[in-house]
Amino acid sequence: MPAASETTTKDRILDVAQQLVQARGFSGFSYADIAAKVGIRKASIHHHFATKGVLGAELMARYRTDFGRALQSIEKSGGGSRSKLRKYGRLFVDVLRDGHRMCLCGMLAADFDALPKSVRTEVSGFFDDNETWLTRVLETGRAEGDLSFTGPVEVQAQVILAALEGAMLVARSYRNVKLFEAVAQRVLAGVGA
Amino acid sequence: MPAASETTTKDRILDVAQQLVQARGFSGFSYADIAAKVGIRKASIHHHFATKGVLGAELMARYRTDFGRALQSIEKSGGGSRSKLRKYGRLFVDVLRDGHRMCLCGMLAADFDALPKSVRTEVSGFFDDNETWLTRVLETGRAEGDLSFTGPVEVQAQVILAALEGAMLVARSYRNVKLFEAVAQRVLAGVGA
DNA sequence: GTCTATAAGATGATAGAC
DNA sequence: GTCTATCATCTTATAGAC
Repeated sequence: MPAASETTTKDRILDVAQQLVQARGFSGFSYADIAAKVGIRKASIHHHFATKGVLGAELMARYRTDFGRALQSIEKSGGGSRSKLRKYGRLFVDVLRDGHRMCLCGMLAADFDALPKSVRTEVSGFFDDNETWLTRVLETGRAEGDLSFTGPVEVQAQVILAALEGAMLVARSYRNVKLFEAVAQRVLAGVGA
Repeated sequence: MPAASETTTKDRILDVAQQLVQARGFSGFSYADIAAKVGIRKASIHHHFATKGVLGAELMARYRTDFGRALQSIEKSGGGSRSKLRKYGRLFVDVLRDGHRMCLCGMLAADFDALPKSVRTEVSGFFDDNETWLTRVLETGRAEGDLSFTGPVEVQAQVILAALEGAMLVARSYRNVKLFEAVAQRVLAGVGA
């Protein structure tokens, strides 16, 4: 098990592939693109990821793991439910700020019909993870009086997730991070955060 | 000028191309795909649309026109601001219901970095159209006491647009129209509709 | 306006040497 | 683990006959 700071070729491939997917979609990049940016040959990428489907699935799996860790970190950071939701929102802005990229999962959700089945599973799984986490935070927040909203918690969670993904989509086409921030702030204000 | 019911080859190409983009993204389909579905040869498509960029731009231009007409129709249909917003939401559900397609513009917004400039312009233009229309409805609705919400009207308009686009994205990956409907209803309820 | 034929390059993927 | 070489296929696009 390599140290966290160590960067293997496999990781560098995933890093480059992820940026390409987030910018151009699953059908919008090729092994040649990755090879050029990493500084290796196409065949070497196939050594690490036999097919594009495998690459996509491992990409999403890593993203889910990383995102899960980020959510855990928010959990442990203390602070109330409002603070947690605001930190959750920051997870999305950070991606948008760094090169106007789309959320990896949001991008692959758009490409859903063009994805291998193994990648599709990871995409729905990511959304599940987010809805589960948001539902828990919203539930706790309401119980403790920190948050207030009407209707089922699950729907509120879906509203927040959908609004953030959609705001990334729209803001990206304007290259306007402020638009995202305004939408995120307004949506979170809607539950009292 | 052909009658509305008449279907030219050019229109049939656009129809098929639109469905393909909405399902697989701009990089996820080819002239060969269109040719097979329309029942003509690739060269014939190039006769009508010299390049894929031209096809994309004309596709979005038609979509904007059609959508604009739909918004005008809502305008003329009478009813209050609440009713108008609900009809606006129905525009999106209908697309999702018909083959779990993504909004053409939302899909192209995801593909933004892979688009020719002429298509990009149309994408931002579509979002402009929507925000302008929503802003007007929200403003009128608030003035007449039909709707109520806090903060700038433009931000509310962006929230609604973002939430609907994002809800399509998420719902599509679950093949779950009800998820979209729940989110749409909740978001519109947030402004009193 | 549609066709056949063809081009030039990209694409995902494999075989086998080092 | 990375490379060269190669493959079959697909991609966008053009030329020119009908």
